[in-house]
Amino acid sequence: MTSAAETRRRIVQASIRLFAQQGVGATTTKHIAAEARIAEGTIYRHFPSKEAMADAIFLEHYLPFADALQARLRGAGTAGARIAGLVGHFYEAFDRDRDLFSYLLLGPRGATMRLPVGTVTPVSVLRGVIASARAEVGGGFPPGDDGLVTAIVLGMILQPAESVALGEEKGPLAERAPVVVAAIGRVLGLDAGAAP
Amino acid sequence: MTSAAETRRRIVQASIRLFAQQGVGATTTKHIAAEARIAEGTIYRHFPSKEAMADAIFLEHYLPFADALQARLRGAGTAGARIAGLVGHFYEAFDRDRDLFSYLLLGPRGATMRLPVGTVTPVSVLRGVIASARAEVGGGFPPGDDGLVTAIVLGMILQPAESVALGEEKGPLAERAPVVVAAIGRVLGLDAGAAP
DNA sequence: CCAAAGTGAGTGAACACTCACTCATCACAA
DNA sequence: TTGTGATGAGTGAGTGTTCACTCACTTTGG
Repeated sequence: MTSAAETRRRIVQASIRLFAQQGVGATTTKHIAAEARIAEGTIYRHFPSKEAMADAIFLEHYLPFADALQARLRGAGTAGARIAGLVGHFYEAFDRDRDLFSYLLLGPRGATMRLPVGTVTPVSVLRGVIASARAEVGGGFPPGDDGLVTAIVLGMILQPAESVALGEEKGPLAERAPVVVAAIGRVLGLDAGAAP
Repeated sequence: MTSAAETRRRIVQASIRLFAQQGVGATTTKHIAAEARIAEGTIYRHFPSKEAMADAIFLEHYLPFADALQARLRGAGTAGARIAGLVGHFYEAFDRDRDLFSYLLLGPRGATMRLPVGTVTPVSVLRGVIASARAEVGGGFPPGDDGLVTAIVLGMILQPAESVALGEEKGPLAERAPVVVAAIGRVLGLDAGAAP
């Protein structure tokens, strides 16, 4: 009934919840063990250390998330469709598992962790979408480098998620996606030629 | 040469830097003492505990920041002017002291700390600006509640700061303010009647 | 039957915090 | 001026606690 893989899954799930809610540093191995209903020593049958576990859990979810995001955007022909697909992917992930989303995208690990250059991440996918939008629309695109515009749009997407995560707004977040997508469209000037 | 007030100032300054860069939990009293060049015990002549110190330092700077922000916006007649003043205030504060800005606005304390209802905070000021913009412009304002729009605009302001703080973008941030202000203007529809 | 998985008391290190002490500065009387 | 006692700031070794991690041992599944 309880296989090794199942035990590992329990540890990962408990860790994600605790890491998301109180941070890796403030989460104790004793607390993880209690939450996962295993002995403290069992953690070390599956991970060499707490920090290594935090890194492994992050990478096991962050990279597949970026890949799935990239795959979803392949069929989108216009910049508007890509933005809508991207926001939808983010917010569906949030609604599916808030703790995982918080740990991957709202916590400090994504910003801090060193990844090989060229690695596909959610942020690098967004950067590509922004660049393609700049190529697609002409003068409607805001001035300045793509890095700044990427940061602005990223903030537009993540801050509402943070707001819901903190309980200031009510979920599900996917319901809010159209408003966010429309706002991003205005920033990028996607509807410049469509207005009367 | 070294008064009690000066010692306290040194402790506060060292703590802000360390709290901003590694978080309160990961910062040790030993490290603070070394950075401030005082003995570890001296910390407790000025603060009852590390957590109380983190709270006190936060409040001593967060509330005055919100008050100064509010004062600055009093002279601004239009929603556009208020947005420009707000972003300018944020970004000048960032350029003046990155660590303090990170601790106050990018760290988890502002989101977590319980303040009396009705307290003026940077976020509550922004919410007021958003509400006044909704009243000023008509149908150009994005649909949905003010809470969501506030979160979107807050993200537009803070994420570029985070990006510079992480070294992904180069400072000073104030130079980027016009692009951010223009983008917020587009989201809120402030220039709806001004376009040709 | 045995290797892998699980256990939990045990361990050294690191932590926030304490306390007995020193020292500099003050007021003020001799 | 000089002696004296009071006061508050600063010190750093010491304290109890908690932490991540280990290990001798037991249990389990193929």
